[in-house]
Amino acid sequence: MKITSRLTVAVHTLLLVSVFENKYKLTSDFIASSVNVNPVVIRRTLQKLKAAGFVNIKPGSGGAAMAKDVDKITLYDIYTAVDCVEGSLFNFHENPNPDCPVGRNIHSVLDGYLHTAQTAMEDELKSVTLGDLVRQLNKKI
Amino acid sequence: MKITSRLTVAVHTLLLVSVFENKYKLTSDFIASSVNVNPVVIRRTLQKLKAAGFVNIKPGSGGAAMAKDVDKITLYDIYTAVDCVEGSLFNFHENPNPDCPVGRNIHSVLDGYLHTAQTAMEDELKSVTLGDLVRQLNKKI
DNA sequence: ATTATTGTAACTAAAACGGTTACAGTAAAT
DNA sequence: ATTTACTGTAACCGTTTTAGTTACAATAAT
Repeated sequence: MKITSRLTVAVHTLLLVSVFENKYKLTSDFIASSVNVNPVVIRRTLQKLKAAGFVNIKPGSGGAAMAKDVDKITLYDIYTAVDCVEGSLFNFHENPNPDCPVGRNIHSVLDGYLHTAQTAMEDELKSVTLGDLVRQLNKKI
Repeated sequence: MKITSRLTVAVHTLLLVSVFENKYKLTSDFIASSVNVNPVVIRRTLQKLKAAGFVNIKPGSGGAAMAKDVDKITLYDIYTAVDCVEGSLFNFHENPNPDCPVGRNIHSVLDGYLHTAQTAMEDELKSVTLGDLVRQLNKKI
């Protein structure tokens, strides 16, 4: 089981826009051919990134541009923008039997730890900005 | 998107076995009625927990028993035993276009951070043992 | 033998994803 | 004003994964 590829697609998209927005017109077709997915997938991703205020998109004439400072966008912000995980990462869902001492108490015993684990992961994502990635990428280009 | 409920089902199962193994016969039906899932789901879970060396199961006569010290089983061990995540949590899968400077380099720029985030989550799971949960649960019972 | 239970295969239904087609709406260029 | 290129979005598909379920042979205790 894996988290949807929307996160990596979104990061890839934002990197393209950040690095190339003054050089090429960043249409969904252009981006799609770098990411190697269907252009509609990119348009869907761009809609989410636009809703989050990260990019502007020109309908009609075409092309995406950054709408927010790359140093003010973290991986966590992107992860949230594209709905990688809704609410909790782990599935607490079960309806344990309240007539059983374990069933009745498992949530209060377990959920906190799972939440802490998720938060640890998300905090790492918060510690990296798109700007960090852009600078590393520019060194390699 | 959420991680499979197998982890919470497995923890629930192990807690039942730890707490009640000298009190009740822990059949798949008994466990299933506490967790509130189908008994076959429990049998499948128990098979994985047995393969990991956490429990013994009596075929025929029935019942599960702990096979390993609860203080030597972490949440991460259980998470691994029931195959919550195969390999990487995030989907790097894409085949980015090697002819594009971004496509060619995104893996080297991004993968490390995602791996670090996953590790942070897993390290939290490693810091909690089944024994911790058992003791907390016993206080509440 | 009878009974209860495990171990496992097989099938089903539901959910999520990415892929794809299609097309109306929009803006720029000519 | 028409053409062109592109966005925005709906609709549908195929795949994969999951949990639910039925069924039944194998096993062990009574």
